[in-house]
Amino acid sequence: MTKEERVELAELLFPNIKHDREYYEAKYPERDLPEGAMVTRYGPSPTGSVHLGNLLSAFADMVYARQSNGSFFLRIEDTDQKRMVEGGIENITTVLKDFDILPNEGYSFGGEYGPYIQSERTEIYQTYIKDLVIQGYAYPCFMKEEEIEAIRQEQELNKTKIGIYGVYAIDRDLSLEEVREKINNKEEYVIRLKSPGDANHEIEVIDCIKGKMKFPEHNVDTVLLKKDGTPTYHFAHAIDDHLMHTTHVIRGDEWVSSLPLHVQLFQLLGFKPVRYAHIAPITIKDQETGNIRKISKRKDPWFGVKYYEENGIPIEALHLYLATITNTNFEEWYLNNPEKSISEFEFSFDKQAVGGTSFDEAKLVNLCKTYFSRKSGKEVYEETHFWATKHDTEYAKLLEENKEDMIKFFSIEKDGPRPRKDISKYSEVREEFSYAIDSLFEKEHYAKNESEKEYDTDLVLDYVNNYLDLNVDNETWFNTIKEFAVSNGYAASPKDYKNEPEKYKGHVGDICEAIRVMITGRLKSPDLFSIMKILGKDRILKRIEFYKNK
RNA sequence: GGCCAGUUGGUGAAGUGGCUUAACACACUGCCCUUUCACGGCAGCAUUCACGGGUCCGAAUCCCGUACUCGUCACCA
Repeated sequence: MTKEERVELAELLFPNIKHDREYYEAKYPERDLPEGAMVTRYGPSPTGSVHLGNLLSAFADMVYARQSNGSFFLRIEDTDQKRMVEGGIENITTVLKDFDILPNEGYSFGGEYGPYIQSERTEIYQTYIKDLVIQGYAYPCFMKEEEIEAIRQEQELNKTKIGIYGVYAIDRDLSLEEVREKINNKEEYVIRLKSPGDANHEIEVIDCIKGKMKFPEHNVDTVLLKKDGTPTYHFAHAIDDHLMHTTHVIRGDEWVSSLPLHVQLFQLLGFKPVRYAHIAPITIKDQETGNIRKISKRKDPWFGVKYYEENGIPIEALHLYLATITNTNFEEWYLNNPEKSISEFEFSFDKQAVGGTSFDEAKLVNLCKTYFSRKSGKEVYEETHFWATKHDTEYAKLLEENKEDMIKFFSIEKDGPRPRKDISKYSEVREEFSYAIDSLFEKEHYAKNESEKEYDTDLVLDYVNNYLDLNVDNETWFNTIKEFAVSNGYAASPKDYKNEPEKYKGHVGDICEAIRVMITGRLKSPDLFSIMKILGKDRILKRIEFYKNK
């Protein structure tokens, strides 16, 4: 086809496209950003719920843009109307907000480079593809599904490369007249790339994370515009990231195999190439098979984003975990800089794992425990209450009714440099502090007394009634209980008892254990005297009576 | 099957030719501290980096082959 014929063909194909490329190039000028600023984007398709992997890539987009004073935008990739899910778009924005991974630009966040939703950009895509047709790099293809399937089977049989290319691209050289006739006959068509590539040539792509990679040149006539006039991912990626001036495309590494196509597309369209950073997927070692596999929503509950919300995993702790898998040196840095925030760490693609990143639940839990241990009693109260208002309204109410006490309980052993680490989720607080609220203690916890042993209630009653003074300091208290222990035939310290076990009935720790079990229903608890102080004598006695009569 | 990448203790991993008789963290075990648990401290936990060859004075690190695993080969993203 001559250039004139191609212009005619383009007009036949896209009679309604009035603008040309220059119009859009002018409309979306180069961004005015400082040297080295990264422009990143998160491009989810609203086809289902968000998962950990999505969060990870959005997190990376955010930190790289933020630390370089660039821009991080949200673009909704909804070109596949068939797979659209009701409420999918809204879900994406709420999740980003809930998890505090906020774009500073994009769909529902504003910005100068919109629309940030692909279904509203059809005219733009068609403008560029019209130009490609004129240049001879794209053509209409009328092949039927069955024809393509037959070719694929033949290729499989012959063990040749699969796809529409070379001799298989039968509509490549249709004449203008043939196209006109097919269109008049209402035959449906797609627009394919007329790939100029040669698979015997090698191209080199440098990925920010994976480094230098070599591929055979792309030579397949990939579909660019679908039958319904919407673009495929590949074409939309090229147009959008060019027009929105993305500098770094950070995405899952399921995309590396289409890199040769994307590189070729940018070349053919005359766009300045973008940099790519392909993130390894989050994987897990399957317990049954022992194989590494991609995490799945069905088998791995923590893969779905709901899990974090429902179980009450603090957002900040999750950010910490995302940061540790984003950069391998983050964990150690944070350990050495516990008072610093994530935004002070400098992320770098060099420190990003090339292979699959395995999910380590124990590590997440530990991060959460550390997070809670650093929060004050008041903060623990407020955050837990906030979580409970959404997921456990009964408990939320109880917290409110016992606010003063609860803050005191949450504050036990928080002053020193070695805070306790016994909570990892908001959902655990109710059970962990079940002894703190009378009604809960009586109803839920007392029934499942942890200890098998029977304790001497008379001894404990004698102690509480005649010796316990709640107005002294911890050291004085401990001295009196030691005295009490000795006068009742118990050793004053476990050491004494260890040395001469035959001399004693037990040691002071045994008495503490008896008290602990009676007033908290469990064998372990934070500092016993602190708990007793908050409860007060009346409640202590009431609980001992409970224990006695159970 | 083609193409691409990966494979280091129980787990997550550091490591880019000599500083590695393999960091750090989590888990586990023992001891210490201690009224319990936790916290904290100390110690132990891969003589070896999937396997086989090669290059080199020297290899977890470079090259080749094998095995296994991930991803991809759609008018899905």
